[in-house]
Amino acid sequence: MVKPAANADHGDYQANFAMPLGKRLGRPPREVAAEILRQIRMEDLCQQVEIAGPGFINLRVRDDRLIERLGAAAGDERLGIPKVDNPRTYVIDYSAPNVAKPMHVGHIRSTVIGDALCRVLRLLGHRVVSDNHIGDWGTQFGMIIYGYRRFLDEAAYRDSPVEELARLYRLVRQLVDYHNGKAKLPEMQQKLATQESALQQRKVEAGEKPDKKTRKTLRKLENDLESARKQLAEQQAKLAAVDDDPELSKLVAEHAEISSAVLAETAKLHAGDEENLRLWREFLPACEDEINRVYGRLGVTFDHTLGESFYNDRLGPIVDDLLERKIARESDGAICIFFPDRDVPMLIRKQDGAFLYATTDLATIRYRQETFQPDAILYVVDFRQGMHFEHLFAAAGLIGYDDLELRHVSFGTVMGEDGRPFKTREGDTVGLESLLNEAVRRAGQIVAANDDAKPDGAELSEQQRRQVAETVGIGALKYADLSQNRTSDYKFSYDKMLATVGNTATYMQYAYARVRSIFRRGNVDVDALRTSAAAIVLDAPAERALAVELLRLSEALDLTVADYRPNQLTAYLFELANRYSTFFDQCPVLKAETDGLRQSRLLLCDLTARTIKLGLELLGIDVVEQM
RNA sequence: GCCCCGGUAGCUCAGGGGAUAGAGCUCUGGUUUCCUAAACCAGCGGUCACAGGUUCAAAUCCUGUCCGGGGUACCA
Repeated sequence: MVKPAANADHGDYQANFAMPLGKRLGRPPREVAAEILRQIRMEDLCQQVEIAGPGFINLRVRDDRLIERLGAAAGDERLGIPKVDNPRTYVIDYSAPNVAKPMHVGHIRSTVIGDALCRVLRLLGHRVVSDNHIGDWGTQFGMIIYGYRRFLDEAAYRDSPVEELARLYRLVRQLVDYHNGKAKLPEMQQKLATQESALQQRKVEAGEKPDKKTRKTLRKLENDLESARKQLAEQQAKLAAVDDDPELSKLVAEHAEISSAVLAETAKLHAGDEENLRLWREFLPACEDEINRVYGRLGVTFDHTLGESFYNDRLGPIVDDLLERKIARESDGAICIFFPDRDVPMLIRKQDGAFLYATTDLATIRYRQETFQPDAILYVVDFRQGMHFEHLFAAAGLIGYDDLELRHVSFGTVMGEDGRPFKTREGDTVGLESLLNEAVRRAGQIVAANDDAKPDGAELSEQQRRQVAETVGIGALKYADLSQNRTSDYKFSYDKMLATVGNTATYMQYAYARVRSIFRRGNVDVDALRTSAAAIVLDAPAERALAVELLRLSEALDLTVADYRPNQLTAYLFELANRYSTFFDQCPVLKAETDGLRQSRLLLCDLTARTIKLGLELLGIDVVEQM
């Protein structure tokens, strides 16, 4: 109804509803606007109210009300952010890595976005249950078990179990991929040949002058053919790489049946085989240590980590229950849930009796419903799983979870700077930790360069520099992700995320450090300042602009939560930091003309610092006192 | 084939019925005896893919077309 003015000339806020209202009432919009203003009497809140153009209502907030609100925020831990009237219970499902594999770039978005949403919802007064639905029960453990039995380096395992297990996983994975790839090769070649002849035939049929529709079909066939060729070439290159490696090719030959053997190990585990279960229990803590180390560094925590294995016992019963209630039925030997308005069913038990992730997800909804009684469950998962969630939510509807908001908070793919999915030059996925290390390394260079260039000489010790670099590097990585609309794909670029200018964590952290620097230099007692009830003065345009923005934090948080988009919060923080920079440039603080003005400006500085700190904290990003 | 998402400045992206479409980067110019110049200020840069439609008003909603990405029952 009322939103920030698009243009500063129009005041602080504007309301546009007089125009559609006028249309509906059949009265001139300007007249309606005047009537609205007569009725709601804005004089208490606004110093200037005007009707502009066809019927825009432009509002300028009274300075005394701004000052009053700033004073209240200064004395409040929460900076004046109200709690919601009707708190809800949210279960937020995010991160969810496969624990046997190292975390990679694909886990950043889910982890970082989910964590930020938890923090914001909590601050607003909601009850939030964060749950890391890890993959701890899948084929990857069959691979590790297989590798453990045949390729274990005992000394390495004693020394560093996590690394050794990761090595085993990668090795077995490589062998499995080789055999599967080799097996698929004839099929791929066959398909390619079919496509080629189909294209030729269509070309002949089309004749000299194909119509538009035919041209389109031909182009599509050509594209498909091209990508099939590419896929085949890639596959062949991968196989050749193994063949050319004498050690690997030897292993490949020795383990011809590895694919089925791995599946057998997995099946034994799921069936409760004692030895495999023992190994699984032995491996799991090491795997969890590994991901927890990354979470520790990212500053991400979970209330619960209930992975796939937790739901193992609940899968059979839920399928039986759905069969009994006629929600699911058998089809081609599999158990499916069919939907009236969709042609594709959701499978919940395979022909061979194994369960699928749809099964686990249904069991998970039931468990969460029984345990937490949530009002909403948010799944922070990438957009490619959209159809899975449509199915899952539709199934939940059939089962009867009517008062439960189920929401796929989807996000796009992380791309490399070439615009293709982010990979190393060799085509491997990039480990999350190496990303963190590289971001921190580059941050270290920036921090050192800045510190060296300070007019009065460097201020930071080596240790401080390292800490600052860690905070700046990881903050940059997170912020780059959060500042983009989650639904779009995003290009991963160290240079962009660590830029000292523009909408980055670094810029925000710098703005914060500059404020803190003022307080250090002026020997200001912050606690005394906050309780001093010093009057805030908003005479300079830069002061007033900053003040208005400071009071918009709560608005920004509401926007963030409305569609679960953290970029609403980063946009706010960037605007705030900008206005602060302008203020900092134009309004001397420590050397203000009068003591009263100095106190007033110190309060504005303090509020800015606290707002930036809180805002970044809600995004899971730390600040530093000096940089 | 069908379904979902996208196409906005040279680049990276916001905005998703409301006033003259914004920001950052890049480029050009300016600002420092003064609290962190990692700053600030100003300027250059647009057929919001295309064509229709709805509306007082469309980048935004609807339909169609083109281009790109993703998905499409026994992986997750």
